Amino acid sequence: MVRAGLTAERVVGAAAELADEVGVDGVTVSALARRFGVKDASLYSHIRNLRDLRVRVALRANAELADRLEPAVAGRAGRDALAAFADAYREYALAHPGRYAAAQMPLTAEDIAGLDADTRCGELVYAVLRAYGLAEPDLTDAARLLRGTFHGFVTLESAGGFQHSRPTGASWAAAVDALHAALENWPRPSP
Amino acid sequence: MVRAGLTAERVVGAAAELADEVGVDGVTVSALARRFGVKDASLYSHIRNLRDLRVRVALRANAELADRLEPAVAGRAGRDALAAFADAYREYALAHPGRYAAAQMPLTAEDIAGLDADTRCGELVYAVLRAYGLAEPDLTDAARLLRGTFHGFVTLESAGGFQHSRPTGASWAAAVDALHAALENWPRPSP
DNA sequence: TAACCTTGCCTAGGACTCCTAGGCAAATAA
DNA sequence: TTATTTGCCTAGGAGTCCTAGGCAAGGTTA
Repeated sequence: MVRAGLTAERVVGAAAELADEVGVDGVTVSALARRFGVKDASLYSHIRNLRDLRVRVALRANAELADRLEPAVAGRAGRDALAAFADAYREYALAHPGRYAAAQMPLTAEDIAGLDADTRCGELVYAVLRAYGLAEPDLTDAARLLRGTFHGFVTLESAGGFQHSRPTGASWAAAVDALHAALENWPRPSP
Repeated sequence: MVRAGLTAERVVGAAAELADEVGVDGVTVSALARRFGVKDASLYSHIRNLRDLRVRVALRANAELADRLEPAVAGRAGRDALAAFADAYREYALAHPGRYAAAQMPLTAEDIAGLDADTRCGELVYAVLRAYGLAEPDLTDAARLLRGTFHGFVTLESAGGFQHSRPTGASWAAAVDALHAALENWPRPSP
């Protein structure tokens, strides 16, 4: 019998593609096996179970996102850094909706185990905020504002939640401008 | 044989409670049947299928949310209205995570069919913005900013995405203040 | 080259879930 | 009381997750 040449890497890669096509919930052991022309049971040599498969997709997505955010922020500051970060973030989320959704999955300490993609994204937000001269606890509040706004906007946009005829890209640019304004006029400015 | 006294209303109500306890994905026909002490098949007299059940939970959640937002906004304007809307929104999302998640589900025109809860929430956002004196297209951009920020923040918070020791409630208040500042210093102010 | 071992993929099968078809009996209306 | 509706049932098919155990393709060593 001819082998399909499965590998943990290839399996997770196909799962990520599948997620972008049919959503995270559509990432199923059976569907993935069908895609490889293989029986369900064959995949269990490469993954522990369905959750494990999805966790690996989430970790890969987090790493991919961090890999796109890093160069966007590098060498920029203030509004430039904010806009570059925002656009890279949105582009990834819209281009890879399934992976992005997977990346939002709650992970345990076991799941992460040594990998740092999760914290990398978080640190990049703080890097973007550096030029605005905020101190704690405003820094944390501002970071949460940015994460919330970016995540919420792209989630609603991706799900088709914005019905108005206005192009969403224009609203995104306006949101970034508004966040910049909010950061510059931060309610309780640090000394 | 003693009947359980099922009704479409009761079934959807139990599904909503179940969603808050175990998440939307945990809302399953079997789980719901177990909760009523009834066989799976018995539920199909009251719902069409699993998707129909979840859609009904989503519609109910939307209506409940609108019912909480309306009195919060009534009789207030500007920052007061913004803060009241925001707090009511967050309280509902945190108190009813499963229903709130269900409410984000993409619905077809069939699903909505005459109900207006979906548009009610949207209109309330515009009501909140009224006092800021924005005109189109800034109005749409601002509405999308608010929706995105509120949704993103509570989603991340609810999923445990905010790890820092800083209380999330304080960050929420800061975010609302920052949005207020952004709306008052809107980048391209309307005439 | 021949024997060995690893491992990729298989078959078989159990448990759970969604859903349909058709039936009996409890609740309600005539 | 009889007739009708309807709430809940049993039976069963299909899809999915996952385990146990087996065979043979590939690479490794004698």
